[in-house]
Amino acid sequence: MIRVMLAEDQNLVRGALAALLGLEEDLEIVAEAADGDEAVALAGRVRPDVALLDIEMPGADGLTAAARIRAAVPGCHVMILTTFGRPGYLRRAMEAGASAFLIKDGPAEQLAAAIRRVVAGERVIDPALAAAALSAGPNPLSQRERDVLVAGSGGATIADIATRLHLSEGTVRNYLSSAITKVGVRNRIEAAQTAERNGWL
Amino acid sequence: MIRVMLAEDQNLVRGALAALLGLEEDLEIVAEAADGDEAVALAGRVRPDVALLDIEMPGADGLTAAARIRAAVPGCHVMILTTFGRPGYLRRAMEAGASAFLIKDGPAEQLAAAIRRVVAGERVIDPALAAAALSAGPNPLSQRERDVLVAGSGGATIADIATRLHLSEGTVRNYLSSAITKVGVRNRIEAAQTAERNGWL
DNA sequence: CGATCACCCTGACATAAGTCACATGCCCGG
DNA sequence: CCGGGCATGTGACTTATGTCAGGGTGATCG
Repeated sequence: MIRVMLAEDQNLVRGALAALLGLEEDLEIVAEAADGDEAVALAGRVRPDVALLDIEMPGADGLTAAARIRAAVPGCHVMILTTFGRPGYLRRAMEAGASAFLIKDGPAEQLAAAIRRVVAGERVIDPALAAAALSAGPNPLSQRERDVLVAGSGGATIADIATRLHLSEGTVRNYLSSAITKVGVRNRIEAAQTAERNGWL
Repeated sequence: MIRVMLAEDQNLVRGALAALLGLEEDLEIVAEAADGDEAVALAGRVRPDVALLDIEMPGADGLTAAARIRAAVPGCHVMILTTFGRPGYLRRAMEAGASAFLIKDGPAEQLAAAIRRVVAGERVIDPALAAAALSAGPNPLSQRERDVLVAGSGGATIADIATRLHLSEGTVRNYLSSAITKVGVRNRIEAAQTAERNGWL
């Protein structure tokens, strides 16, 4: 019997996934979490064979939770299940020690199969996604460039960003400018969006 | 036996929902669609008792599909199932003749119950959401104001928007300015985001 | 019929955003 | 221990945005 933990913030989707996996004879849902912190805590207590983590969750996101669970529960295989097949996400998932990276667009029939393969020691990654991650190259942005992009993504003005980050306005402008240049777009809005899309933030 | 059609673009979620509903004795999944257009076509052929539609789908979105299905299959109850409980979405769903508006955050156990209530002729809406939709008031933006906001949401410059909409740059600036004023924010980025959040686009 | 409103445009203006050149200091790898 | 990259800053500059004050049209409605 494979003992599975489920972490997904949308109740209905989580329940539906539990129903889907419950149909399999050799799988057992032993815990369900609604956010990253709860997932880490539960994994420590329940020690499941597999932790299936969504990325987009309140609190600690799935990637952070993955790293923590790997550190705290060595025998637990971590699988990432996400809506967005962003190259940067895949990269970070691998760095966090994940055994699988699945997107919610994928075929429902193969989820259980993926879990079994992971338990058998395999790694499960969509080949197309792996290629995209490799061809996209690593994150070109420096820490500070990422900071100003996220701080400004909500429509904040340069002055706002400078205040929030305790920087001078000129510095913020310079970071934004270099980020825009690196990403190869025309303004910070496009920069924030493409960076987001690639999982660079 | 209640005959249910499922429309949801994420394969895995759709399969999981099917598994969840398949556990109920009195429910039967008679069709599954991956986008709005397919949902309309299938509903016309299969004539289900209930159509469970996601909003965020490629092609025709769930709200558009809801209106079309209501027109083409009068006996079919349409239920909206969405990630985002945006007031404008709820309003549009009601105008499209939907019988229920559920968010994916909600409790999984109540989905089947909601379907039964809808078939019995009830309307199922989250009370908190209904209150929010009423207090938020109707969409304050004019058609053109919405147009410029969506055209500019990808980081496009004023000139880009003007070209795409066959308008003069000054006109675009004016629409953006009035949209910003109406929404009560400081720039078009915030305007686009809050409008999006409220389901005004 | 006249008021009102969405729609479209122009021109002028103030401010915000983005670019460039050039500093300083820190730390890390060759 | 020196070069290069990153973090941080300044000042000057160009361009993009947002605001204001107008002036036209056509449709709708009391």
